[in-house]
Amino acid sequence: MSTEKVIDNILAPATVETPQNKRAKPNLEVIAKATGVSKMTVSRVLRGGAGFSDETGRRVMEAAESLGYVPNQLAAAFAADQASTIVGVCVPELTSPLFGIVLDGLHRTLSRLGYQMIIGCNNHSDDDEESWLRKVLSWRPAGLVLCGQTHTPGAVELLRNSQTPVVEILDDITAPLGLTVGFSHAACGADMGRFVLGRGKRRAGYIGALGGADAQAVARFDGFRAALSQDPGATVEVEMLQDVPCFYAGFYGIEILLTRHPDLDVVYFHNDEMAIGGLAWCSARGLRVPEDLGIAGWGAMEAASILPRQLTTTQVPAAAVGKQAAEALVAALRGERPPLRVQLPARLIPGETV
Amino acid sequence: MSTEKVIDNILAPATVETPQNKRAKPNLEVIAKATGVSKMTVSRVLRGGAGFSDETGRRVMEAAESLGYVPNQLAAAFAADQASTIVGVCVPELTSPLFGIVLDGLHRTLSRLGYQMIIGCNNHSDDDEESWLRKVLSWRPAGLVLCGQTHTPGAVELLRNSQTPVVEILDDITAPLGLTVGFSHAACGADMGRFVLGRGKRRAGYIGALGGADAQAVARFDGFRAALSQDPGATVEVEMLQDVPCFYAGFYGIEILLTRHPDLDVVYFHNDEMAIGGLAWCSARGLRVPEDLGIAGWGAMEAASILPRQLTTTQVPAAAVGKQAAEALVAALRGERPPLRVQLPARLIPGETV
DNA sequence: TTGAAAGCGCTAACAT
DNA sequence: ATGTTAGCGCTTTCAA
Repeated sequence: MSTEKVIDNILAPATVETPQNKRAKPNLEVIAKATGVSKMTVSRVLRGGAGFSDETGRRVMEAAESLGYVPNQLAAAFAADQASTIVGVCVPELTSPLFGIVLDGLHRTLSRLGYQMIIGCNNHSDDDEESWLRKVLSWRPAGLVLCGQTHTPGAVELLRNSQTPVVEILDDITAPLGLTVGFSHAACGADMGRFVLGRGKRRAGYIGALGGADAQAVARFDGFRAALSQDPGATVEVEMLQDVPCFYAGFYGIEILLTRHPDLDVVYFHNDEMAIGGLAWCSARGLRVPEDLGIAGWGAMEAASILPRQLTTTQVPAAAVGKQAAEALVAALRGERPPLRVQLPARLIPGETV
Repeated sequence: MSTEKVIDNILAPATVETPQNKRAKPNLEVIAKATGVSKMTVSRVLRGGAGFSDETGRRVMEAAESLGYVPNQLAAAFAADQASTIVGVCVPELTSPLFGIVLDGLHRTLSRLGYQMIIGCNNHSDDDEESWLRKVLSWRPAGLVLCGQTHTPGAVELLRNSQTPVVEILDDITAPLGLTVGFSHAACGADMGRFVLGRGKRRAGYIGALGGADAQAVARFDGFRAALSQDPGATVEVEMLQDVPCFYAGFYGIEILLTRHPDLDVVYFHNDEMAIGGLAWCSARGLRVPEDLGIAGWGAMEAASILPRQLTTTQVPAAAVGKQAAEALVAALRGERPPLRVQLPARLIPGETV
């Protein structure tokens, strides 16, 4: 293909009506004429239903193939006035490995079952979720997957009016809009709180990110603090960073926190990335982990398990959440009755850093 | 909202026609009747065009708002027979941080400009890409973003027939289908090859993953090997793993390779995850890095820069690729003439491990 | 500034 | 097993 042709391909308005163009986008009628049957029969054949002879089926398929027919889902979904095969998925972050794993789990299952995924990212903002919702609902999706449990009133109303099935994932949803598949962040935090107490640590710190806008992370912290408050002598100091929860945030966050509170004996981090940053800082400063300072993360990044010193963290069932959310949604779409609420276990990994 | 109501919401077929249902999905006609104008005027107002009085505009907007109108893009895109505002994006992996960053870059720009993203994942398989393409083209997307430069003949034909603008990203595309935004993997490998030679390493190893199905990774290896072959005394031993390119693959891959070739003095890995796995193995075995063995990665994960010993690697412009690909695509859709080919720099990070 | 008519490509419902 | 009719909600085109 020459470069000129390529340029034309790119920039040619799709509305130009040339004869080749016509030939390039055959529709049911073209196939029908070519085969000598009606549009309806062609439709039946192409959708793989019944109601036609083998001979007809064969000839229609051949014609469709040779004409390079590509079905128009816009027209199909519109005409059927039924939900399309689009599933909308909105995650709070696209760059976090955790959500990548969830998306992968969703995608594997949904694509296998014939659905396409429209994705959105709301950067932990409920308002952004609502505007994304407004856009995606105009495509009349078959279903939706949302992260977390907080939504704007406007979003809830949109959802209710649209009657679109929803799965809320990755949290312990208390007031579900529909189906839920997740786990309890409060329990993750509480488990870690009890664990550090069990290790004899009572002067705890917590380093969060996103300025506390991540509701799930806040729930972990609340669980952690609640667990520590069971011990009258335990304290928790907090540092909430206005930053993304990355390695570097952990690295400088721990410096800030320890400058303010030099006597801490354990620090619980927003996630593993930040905890690993904290570990790196300790290593740079010659602090012994866990003797001088304990370090705990959350999320069980693969890296965390293979570092020289295995990180104390919580392993979350991200892939399973994606898979089961997709399965539950599709079951609902098919009129089956999936479990309304699936809670998966998050497992504390003792590791060697607390 | 009671639980029973929720269940009904989920499982009620969307086709049930109750009066409330009607009220719940108002269309242009309903708004027109409520406002005392024609559908056409409503359409003009809602699309924010011109051709109506301020008074009419105000009343239509109010009615749409109060009725909870959600436009039907299926009908709009179909009727206009113009490309929709959907952009299809296919990546080889969803769980890799690299592609998460690219998706984020694409998403930020595309959503800001009014487009929605349908994503797909082909697991490095051109055949999977083709079947995804078949699905997504049936939604008549405005444009497509594909990774890499190899496609099946069927995919190329689909693309050509559909006339859909395409951006190929993350590679140095030699026979572009349309626009390209990327960088040269061969150059990444060659730069690293020259760098290790410069450090006096001449007995090199390479550890790849996916059984060599990742064309970009293969290009890096080829570039690396070609650079080393400039030195008559240099050798390269290879281990291609049938596994995903993760920390653990690096950890056991280096053991396999060094068992076969104990005298290597540097190992270049498929990516940073694997290189960090290799570093962990060296640390576990007491090998000094880089004195006993050099370790080099690719991709510049954030983790790599903050490890106790900064990894020798290549920093790739993932976010910039996503952003510029989206911008170029949208420019083409608007009839502008974006640069056909954008090559971004990938920068070698010397680090401390070679 | 506004409206009426036609039709996008497909499918549901009802024929035969 | 196959065809006919009607219409999904919107936009384009043309008219007023």
